Amino acid sequence: MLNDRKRKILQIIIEDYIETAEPVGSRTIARKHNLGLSPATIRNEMSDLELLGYLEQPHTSAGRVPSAQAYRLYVDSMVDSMKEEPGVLTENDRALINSWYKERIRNMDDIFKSTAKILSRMTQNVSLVLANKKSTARFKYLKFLPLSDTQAIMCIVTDDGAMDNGLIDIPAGMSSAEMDYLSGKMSNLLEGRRLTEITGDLLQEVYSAVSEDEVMLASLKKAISNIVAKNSEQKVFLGGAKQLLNQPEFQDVGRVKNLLGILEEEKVVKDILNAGDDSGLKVTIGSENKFTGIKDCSMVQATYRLNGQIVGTMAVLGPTRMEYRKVIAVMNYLHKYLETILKDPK
Amino acid sequence: MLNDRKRKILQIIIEDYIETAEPVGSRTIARKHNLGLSPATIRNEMSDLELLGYLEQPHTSAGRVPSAQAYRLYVDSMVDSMKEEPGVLTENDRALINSWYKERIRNMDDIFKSTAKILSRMTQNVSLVLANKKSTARFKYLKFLPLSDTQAIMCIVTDDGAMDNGLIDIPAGMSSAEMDYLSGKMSNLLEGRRLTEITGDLLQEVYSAVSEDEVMLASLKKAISNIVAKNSEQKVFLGGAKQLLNQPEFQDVGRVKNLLGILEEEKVVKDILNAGDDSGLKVTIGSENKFTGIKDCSMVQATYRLNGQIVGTMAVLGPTRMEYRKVIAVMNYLHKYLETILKDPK
DNA sequence: GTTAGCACTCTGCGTACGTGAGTGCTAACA
DNA sequence: TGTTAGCACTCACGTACGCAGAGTGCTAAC
Repeated sequence: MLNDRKRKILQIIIEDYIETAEPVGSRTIARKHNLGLSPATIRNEMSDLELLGYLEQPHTSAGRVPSAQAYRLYVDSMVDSMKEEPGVLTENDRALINSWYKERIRNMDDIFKSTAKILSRMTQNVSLVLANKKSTARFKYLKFLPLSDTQAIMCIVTDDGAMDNGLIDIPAGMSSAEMDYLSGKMSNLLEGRRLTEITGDLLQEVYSAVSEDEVMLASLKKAISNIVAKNSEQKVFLGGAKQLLNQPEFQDVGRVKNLLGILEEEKVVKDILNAGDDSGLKVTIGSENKFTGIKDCSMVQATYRLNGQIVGTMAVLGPTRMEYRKVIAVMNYLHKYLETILKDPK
Repeated sequence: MLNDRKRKILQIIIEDYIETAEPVGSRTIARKHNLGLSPATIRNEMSDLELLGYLEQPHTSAGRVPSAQAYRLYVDSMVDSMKEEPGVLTENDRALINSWYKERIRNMDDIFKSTAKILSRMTQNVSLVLANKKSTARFKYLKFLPLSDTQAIMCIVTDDGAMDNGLIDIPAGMSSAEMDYLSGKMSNLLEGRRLTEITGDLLQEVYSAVSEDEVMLASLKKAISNIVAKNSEQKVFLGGAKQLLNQPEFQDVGRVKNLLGILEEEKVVKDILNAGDDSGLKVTIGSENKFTGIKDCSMVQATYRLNGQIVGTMAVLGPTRMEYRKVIAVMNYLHKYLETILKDPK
């Protein structure tokens, strides 16, 4: 549809605009790039490109600015070309990322925190990281650890090697042996179930088979539903709201306020991140976005998985004038890095 | 030092300025408040107040603005008068707070999250909440829960009824009975110790008394130090960065960036919050602040305790032109509320 | 198809100027 | 002696104007 020259000129405009945030004029192009074309010729081409919907003019006698359609074309062809020759991260950048990750990862949360931080630092934009909790884990066994005469800790171990616990009330004076008997029986009956299946009803059934104490049953129910709720919850990590303010499009306080408002609503952020399908990398440009507050932004998003399971999503959110190349490169790199770490979290 | 009339005028200026964010002129005062004084008289008084250091003029022929010294006087006398007649929260406000807290508190973190949210919403400023982890808990016993042939979960129960766990490596084929024996022995030897005391050396000693497996010892050491680290860590919750942008003094993007930068550095925030002594409510005005980035801000801060122990700190950070009365009232209320909740978290 | 030339448009910036709010000072008044 | 009216003065702010610079579209020539 576009001949090579138009393509080339469009690319120059996009990249120049991404760099300077100023409308690009024909003179500038002629001067900066040695195309062997005069400004007038370039002007004609630009006029065509505008007609075709790839460029926009803020006002007569200003340079031109890429439209969402232009970014779309740009990103698509870039993603294509990246399939052969993926990242373009400098050695320096990689080293930086590696060292940031090394900093402190004591637990999962730290990994996600670091990811959010790195993502925003490297791209100069806001980063969002969503961590899915594994709700697919299966019950392995449970155990009671005595605490006092009337209280104990219930531990649930799942087949993925994780455990969780909650406080429960026990009948006064229950012996340690009794507890072990109880937990053993219950474990047998519940083994292999998904955590989410262990609702009040099932638990009641299982429990009734071994005991009749109502108080303990009630507190067991509560503790388990707490654990299930906690484990099926998604967690959001944000990074680099500050970076936004470095972008010229966010010099307007109103716009910042708008975006910050969205980012502070955890629920909205989750919705946004969950909306991405699971097909690897996804770039959403401007009004392609379904969420009202970010229709003037672009988002690059990727899901990461572990053994085929989606474990979470990470995204970079910024002005449509975004350094797509860099963002995508960083994302690709982090993506691989993360999947490696997640496979073997030490 | 100040006669009643000066006091009165100063108070009017402060409150007017807090409300409007505009320098206050003598005419305005005469018009708005029925003092029975002409603008000229008020002018003379204001001139005196400026000489005394309570007022400042952005430029000749502008109204006057309260100095930090003025806020200090204002806040001090307000805090004094509040001792007799504490809160001035409307019924509405209280209901709002209560309902927000009811929303969802499944665990401690939710409580702090809610607190941060409420604090910022009610005061239109940034809120900071610091949660101390109890590092004073004492070891009660530990237990191993088998997981696979070579791994187990180590559970540590402390005397405050909490528990924590970590993954450890065990010698292949270790029986459940052996594990119980081991954990029982170790529990006996460690009982009553503070968690922080259980360093590598002590652990080595205790462990050597019961077994010789080096692999297990190493992974035990690691797991325990992880737990100690996690439990002695302070956690920060922020709220309402967005609110800042509503304040006229933060229409300047540079200033916002500055403050956001500080808030994003978790370590700095912790330092700031930890710097407050533990004497209940504390108001720091402008340059009284020791941290460079917030010298043009004010902070109202309160520590909350449980059984005499400091459990955390909450604070509201905003421009020196802050609604101190409201902020302090909200803080007082939350303070009580929190201590009640913490005493009986259900 | 490409280019030089030219008239035109729009923004941004500096200057000038009037207005309004506020001050300080002085002199008169109670 | 404290209070007030009056007045000249100052400063920020908004509006208007002119000018330079960047960019465009169009036309005519190469």
